[in-house]
Amino acid sequence: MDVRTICLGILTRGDATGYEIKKLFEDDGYQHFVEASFGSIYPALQRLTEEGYVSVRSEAQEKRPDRKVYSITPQGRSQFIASLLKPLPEDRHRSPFVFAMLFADLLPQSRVSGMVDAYISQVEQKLAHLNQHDSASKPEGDKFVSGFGRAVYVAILDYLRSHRAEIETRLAAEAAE
Amino acid sequence: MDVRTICLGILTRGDATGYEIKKLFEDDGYQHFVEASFGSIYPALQRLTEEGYVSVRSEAQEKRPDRKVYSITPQGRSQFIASLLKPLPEDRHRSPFVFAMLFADLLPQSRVSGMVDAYISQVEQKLAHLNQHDSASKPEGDKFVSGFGRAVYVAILDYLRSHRAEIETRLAAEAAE
DNA sequence: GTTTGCATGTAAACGGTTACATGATTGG
DNA sequence: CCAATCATGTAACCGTTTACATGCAAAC
Repeated sequence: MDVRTICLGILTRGDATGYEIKKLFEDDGYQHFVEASFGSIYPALQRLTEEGYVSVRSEAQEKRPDRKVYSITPQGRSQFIASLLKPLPEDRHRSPFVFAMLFADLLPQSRVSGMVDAYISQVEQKLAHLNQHDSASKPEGDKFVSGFGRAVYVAILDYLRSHRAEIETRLAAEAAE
Repeated sequence: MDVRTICLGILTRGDATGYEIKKLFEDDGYQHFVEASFGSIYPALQRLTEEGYVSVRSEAQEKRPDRKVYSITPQGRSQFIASLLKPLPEDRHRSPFVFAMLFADLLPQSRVSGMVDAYISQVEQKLAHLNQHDSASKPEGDKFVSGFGRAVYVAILDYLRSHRAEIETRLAAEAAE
């Protein structure tokens, strides 16, 4: 899912500025599955406007750049739905942590433990974040996705806590340094 | 983790050609967390050679391009380890499926069911793949990672099977088409 | 007879991030 | 006083994918 499509999706939930779209990615629990930078959001919104999938109204502000509030158009909405009707691209996960774990035997034990600790607390944080922003009032999809995230994070924590020893307990890790 | 680093990592396990490295990504259970195309592997290997992190020997073949077998050098090895010692970039997951689920209420129920079915069988396949390529003989890291993958996939399947109704049961989905 | 496997590589296109430019206001 | 929030945008760069080019051998 490219930034264009993600922007359209967010705009189906209501009007927003580029700045707000970025915030939604970070704060509202979407952040676990999508993210994007200003450098990609603003141009995407411009192109979507040119193509007629969104419309803009400028709200003048004193001592700040004008707020440009974007709304999805009917064409944008059906374009968005169409994109959900055609075959979805596959998931891609890139986990430097998991990759590193493959080579645990090349690293000092302390480094491996450090990585596992860091990863656990990262996941704990994400889980906490998910629990804070409760989606009870939001569309069914949001609840489902939020539950999905929770299930995955809990599984990861369980696994790491009960299996970390296997990768930390080793005799000699001469390799590094 | 960029393709360069991934190549180095694979070469710590033994010599390989560009072609074989690609195969390893696909077949050997690494595939769940990393992948790369020829278009990135071959140039990466060339650059690593220039920089002295790997060495090549050409094995002539009849009626085929020469096999170029790459080996990691001592410098490559310590470079690789160094890259695992510095702070790891965060994981990134992009899941078009999960994204689509956020907007289940805009889609016909049949499409949502179809997506869930497709996703479930995709995950089932990955799980089966993981179970086939058993890593019993491989380094501890491989077993750990393989267990990690299994844990995540199982959690996903459990969640989808027990919660799919929440997103499929709805009265009226006029939106689409 | 067509697909799959072996085997290497290049070039263009793509999608995205990072850094830069600008600048007032509010909260700690 | 400094950091964060609000607010938009551009340009250079980067890593990767996709498509192309080449071509035989074996399996189905």
